[in-house]
Amino acid sequence: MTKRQDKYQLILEAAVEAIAETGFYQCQVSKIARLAGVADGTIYLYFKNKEDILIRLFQERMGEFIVDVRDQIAKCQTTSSRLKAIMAAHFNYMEKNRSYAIVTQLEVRQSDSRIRNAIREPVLEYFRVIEEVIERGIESKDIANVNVRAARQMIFGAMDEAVTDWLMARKPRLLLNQVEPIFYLFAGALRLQE
Amino acid sequence: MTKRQDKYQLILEAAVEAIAETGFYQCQVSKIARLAGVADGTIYLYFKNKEDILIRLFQERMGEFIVDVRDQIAKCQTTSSRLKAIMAAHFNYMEKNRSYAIVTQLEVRQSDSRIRNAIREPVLEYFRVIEEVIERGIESKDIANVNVRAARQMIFGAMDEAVTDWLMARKPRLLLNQVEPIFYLFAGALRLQE
Amino acid sequence: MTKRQDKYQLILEAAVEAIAETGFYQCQVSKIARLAGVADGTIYLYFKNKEDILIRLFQERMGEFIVDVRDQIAKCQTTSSRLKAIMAAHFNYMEKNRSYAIVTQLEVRQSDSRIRNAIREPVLEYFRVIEEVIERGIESKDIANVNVRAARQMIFGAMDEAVTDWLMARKPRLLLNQVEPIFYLFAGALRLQE
Amino acid sequence: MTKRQDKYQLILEAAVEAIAETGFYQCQVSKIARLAGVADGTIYLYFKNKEDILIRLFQERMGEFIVDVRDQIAKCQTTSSRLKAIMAAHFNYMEKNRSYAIVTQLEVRQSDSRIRNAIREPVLEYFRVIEEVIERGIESKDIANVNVRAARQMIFGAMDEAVTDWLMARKPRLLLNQVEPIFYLFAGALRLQE
DNA sequence: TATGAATGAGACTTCATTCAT
DNA sequence: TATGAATGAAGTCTCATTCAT
Repeated sequence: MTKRQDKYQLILEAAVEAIAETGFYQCQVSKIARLAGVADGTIYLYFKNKEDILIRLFQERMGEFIVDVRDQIAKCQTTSSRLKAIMAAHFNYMEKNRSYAIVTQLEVRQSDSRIRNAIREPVLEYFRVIEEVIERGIESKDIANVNVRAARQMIFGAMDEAVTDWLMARKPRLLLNQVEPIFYLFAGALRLQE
Repeated sequence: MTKRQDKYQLILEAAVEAIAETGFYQCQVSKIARLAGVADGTIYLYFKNKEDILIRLFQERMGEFIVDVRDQIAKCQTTSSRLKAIMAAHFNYMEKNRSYAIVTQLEVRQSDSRIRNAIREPVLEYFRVIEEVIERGIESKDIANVNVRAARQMIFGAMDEAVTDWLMARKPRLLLNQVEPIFYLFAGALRLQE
Repeated sequence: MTKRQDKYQLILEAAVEAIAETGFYQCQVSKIARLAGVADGTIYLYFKNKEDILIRLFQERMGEFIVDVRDQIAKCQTTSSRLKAIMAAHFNYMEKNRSYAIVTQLEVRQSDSRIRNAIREPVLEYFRVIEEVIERGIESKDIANVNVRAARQMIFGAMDEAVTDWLMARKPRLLLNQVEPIFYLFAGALRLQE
Repeated sequence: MTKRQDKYQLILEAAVEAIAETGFYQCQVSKIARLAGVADGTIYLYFKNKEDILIRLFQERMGEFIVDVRDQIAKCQTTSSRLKAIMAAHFNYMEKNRSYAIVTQLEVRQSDSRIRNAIREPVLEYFRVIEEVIERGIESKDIANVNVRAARQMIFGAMDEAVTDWLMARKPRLLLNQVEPIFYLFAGALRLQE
């Protein structure tokens, strides 16, 4: 049972690396198998097919990330700290899981509708987390009465773009360093009251 | 000569539609050919290979878009109007070229490094356009002394995310309606002085 | 010892069902195992390989069928009753073992030569049983001096075809009802003297 | 157009040989391609998939055989000559198309239901041809009032069995030599009046 | 230039068989 | 004996690309 879990995770980890390196469609199942140290056929004992690997990978990782974000937010008392918590969690997770970050930035937006739909749910939940923080901030008058969707688009979009920039950067750079300058922008955008 | 140009554009237009519909890797060259009303082999008289179609498509469209943005900006006197000009041009172009918008959202983030690198240059140029507006605004004290990269990430990220949201929306919705609420956020973020 | 026999038969019975349902090549060893309620590996404690299952299945069932036919024939005094005994035994066996009937109709004619050759012997023995009855009938002048091989082909062919028809029939139908009309034909064909 | 037909037939002929040699499931598509002297992929320009080859092969050949039988029968004035015409056509066709004969004996009885159903229609039509001759014979009192289905089963079954025997025979033998002895049996079975 | 039939490398996936437990 | 997870060879089919016309 635990052994089964182990091998499942092993394959998932190999998949992140392999897909990050070559992209989902470019990456052969046999490459994932090799990286995981299992036979090609073994993959199919744990996953329905190649697509299923990407979907389950995303759902699993995104799920655990959302749990983490929610945890961090729960510890905060102010809208300002909640926003920073989201940013820190987001950048932290990506920085610690660079390959996963690549997969996220690159492959989530693949157009194959089966994949996109399966992936959509956890992303929408993340959006809801962000929007909840905004709405709560508006209610408590910590922030101005901004358009919630636009604000969420800005917050997620900015973080997402920061991650992409960081991944594409030739010189290694610390993603977490971006928290402060971006937060400064968010604070102004939302007319945040300290 | 013009005829050659015509067919080249014909194929490019077919490619946008085909790729938007199924994604680059899912989309067969023969599908593009069918949509363009030419034989499969004809494609190879105008393009080196399948990858080349995507790259040239992106460079061409992004190039003409940047010319347009620069034009719009040149007509503006204030930082505020310049920002609005970017937003209007961005949303306008996407709204008028929905299929291209899809391709953009999906394929800019190619993990295939050959494609990504070829695509990068025009994107970086667009980034420079945005950053120039920000820098000019800082110099003229229209906006606060913000971190330019962070500001550009926010601006591009927010617009990009707005486009993605719009594409994913089940109910049709007007993208241009997003200009005002998002501009309100940008204004605050940059501490814009009217 | 008996337990070994039990499991051996268990697997054979599962194999008939599984093969009848999907055909030999279509049918996975694991399906037979599941139907038999044993592990995949267990099959290989009793059979050399997948082919071996089919061969042994056929030899076993055909063997017990031939013993039965010979028994029935031994009880008969006339050529006419002997022919009817063959027909009754044949139709009876098939009717009582529908799945085996399917396997027989399908797999006797395997083009895989290893399987075909292994299966051939018991079939040839059945042919000999039929031919003996014919020869004995000719000797005793019960029937005309027909070409023995042709007569056997007709007898076996007609019964075989009746079984196939019965298997393919959409409406369930009683195979044994065919004994009389077919026997009437055989009687004429062989110029049978009561 | 004619060239297309040519390659289609070429592949079909290669398929008969290949399938006859190894059986449908044993036979790789690449073997058919090699025998036809085309690339593997070419097969799929003419056939939907491997199954489709078998189905189309059978329908095509069986169709042309039935046309031939009907032609032969049309030339006959008596039931007796019609029966002989069927036998001659059947044995002749098989003798001239030994590989196809093998495929027929093997694959008509496929348990794969998609194949079986696709193949069924032309076989049923052949049955109808035989039954029509019997019915006409009964009407004209050329033959006794036999059970039509049983008679058809006997006729087809006997011929079918003769073909199988001939295919399995170690020593080459002339199939057409069987016409007379088998016809003698049919004549008796049906109480045929000259 | 234009065509589109043909190519064939290579991908995903299946499944008979093995072997450590 | 029995298990069933793991193996990996092998098969079907796809599709970017070519080339004779």
